[in-house]
Amino acid sequence: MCVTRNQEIDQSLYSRLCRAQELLSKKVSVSDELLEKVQRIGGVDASYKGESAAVGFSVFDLSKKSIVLLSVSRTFVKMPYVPTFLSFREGPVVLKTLRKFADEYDALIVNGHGLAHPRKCGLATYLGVVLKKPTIGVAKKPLGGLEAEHNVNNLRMFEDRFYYSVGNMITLEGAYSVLKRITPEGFKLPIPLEVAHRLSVKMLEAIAKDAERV
DNA sequence: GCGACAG
DNA sequence: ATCTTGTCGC
Repeated sequence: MCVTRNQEIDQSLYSRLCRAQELLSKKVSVSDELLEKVQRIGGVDASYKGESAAVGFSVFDLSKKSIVLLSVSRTFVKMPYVPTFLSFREGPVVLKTLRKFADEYDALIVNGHGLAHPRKCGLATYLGVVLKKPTIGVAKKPLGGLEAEHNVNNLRMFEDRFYYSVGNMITLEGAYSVLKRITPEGFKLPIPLEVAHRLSVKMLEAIAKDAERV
């Protein structure tokens, strides 16, 4: 068994997931080709309680300077959290929502890393490749030390507020230009991500209350 | 071999 | 992420 501080997965699964990440990372495109078409920016986040999961999603429109779409839903998780394998826990949980609204957003902000990952395949990269969408990874803490090989040249700090990295179909500079427009002074996170987070937390509270109603 | 490492 | 106690500031 491959034991981690949090959970465990067996060695053969560990190897297969590593291979999957290595294959996915080869499909990443680091280019700002689609940047000028980015008008609607989605944000997604999930909250958990046991196997219950709540998914929050929002879309911020750059020209309207406001949120134009909200979604919150409930689902379940089976995979444990294992460092560097967040995508296999949270990915399946958020994909249904992201596919349902695929035509409603041009780029996506994800709670987790992108290329700033040991196998260059954090949650943001995983989702970006699967959905074929420009994605940006945003996280409060780096995976490993800032001097770790995968973080050098891949991970940047956004105005002392959070770290960000390329997910897919964008460059680090392009990612900054997008984040700059959706993260006003005083905001700890980009607006669409902040809104998605609040939605998922509220949904989880509702689920807990409904459970105790019995 | 051990430790550290998003959410 | 979630849990949980305590503290600070508006």
